[in-house]
Amino acid sequence: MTFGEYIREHREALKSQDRRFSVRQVAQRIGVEPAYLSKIERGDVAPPSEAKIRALAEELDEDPDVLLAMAGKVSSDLQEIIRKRPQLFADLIRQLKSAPDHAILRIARDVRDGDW
Amino acid sequence: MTFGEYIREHREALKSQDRRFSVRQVAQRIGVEPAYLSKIERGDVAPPSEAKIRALAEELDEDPDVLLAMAGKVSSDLQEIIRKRPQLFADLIRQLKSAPDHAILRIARDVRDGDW
DNA sequence: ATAAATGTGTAGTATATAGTACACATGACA
DNA sequence: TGTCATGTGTACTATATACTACACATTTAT
Repeated sequence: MTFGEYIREHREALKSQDRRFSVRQVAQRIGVEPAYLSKIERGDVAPPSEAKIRALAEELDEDPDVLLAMAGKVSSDLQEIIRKRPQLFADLIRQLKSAPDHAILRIARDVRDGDW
Repeated sequence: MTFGEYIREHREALKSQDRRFSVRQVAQRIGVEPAYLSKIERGDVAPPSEAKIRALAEELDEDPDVLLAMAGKVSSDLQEIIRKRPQLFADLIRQLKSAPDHAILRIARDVRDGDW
C-alpha cells in the first residue's frame, strides 16, 4: 500500500465518524491546499515534506515514523543522532538488518532499563 | 571542520606523496568536473551526491559513513533498513541517543556474536 | 430548491539539488 | 622558454521538491 492510499483509507475511516475529516478540512488544519492533499492521497504527486507528514500523523493519530517510512523518508531527528556518531550507528544498524524483531525490541528495552 | 575542508586536507596529504592526487586528477577519477571539486573543497557549493561522496571515500581511503555524515547525509542503505521496520529502529536509536560509545559498540559486538 | 461544502483538474511558482562547460591566470618542468 | 598541468572564476542547465491558486462539477444539507 502506498502512502497516499494509506492516508486516504485512514482519513476516510475517521470521516465516517466525524465529518471534520474531509479532504478540505484536514488540508486546512495541516496547512496545505485541499487540491494538494487530494493529489497526495491519489498518488498524483509525491508525499509531502516531513513537517506536513508529522502534522498529518498528529491529525490522523498515526505513528509519524511509520508514515515517514511509507513516504520513503527517515525522521530527521534519527538522522541527526546517526550523523553524530556515524561509525557506531552504521555498524550497529547493519548488524541489526536481519535480526528478528524481538531481538531489537529486547535490546531497546535493555538499554531503557540500563541493563548493559 | 566542514566537509570541503576535510576533503581538501586529506587530498592534499595524499598529493604530497603522489601527484596523482591533484584536484583535476581526483575529479576525473570520481567522475566530476575539476571546477566542481574545487568548489566543493572550498565550500563554495554544497557537498555532492551520495554516489560521488562514496567515490571520494574510496579514492581517499576514508570511511564513507563519516564523509556522508560530514555532508549532512545518512547512507541510503541505512535509511532503507530503518524504513523497513520504522518503529523498532526509531525506538532503539532514540534510546541510544545518549548512550556512551562503549555501550553501542558492545551491543553491536553482542549482536554480531549472537549473544542476545 | 438552493446554498454550502466537497473533491479534483489544470496551470503555475519558488527553491534546492547536482551538477557541466569554458576560459583564464599561475606554476612546474624539461 | 615554451608547454603542459593545475586551480578556480563565471555562467549556465536539468531535474526534483514542495508546494499555491483558481475554477468547476458534484454532492450534501436545510
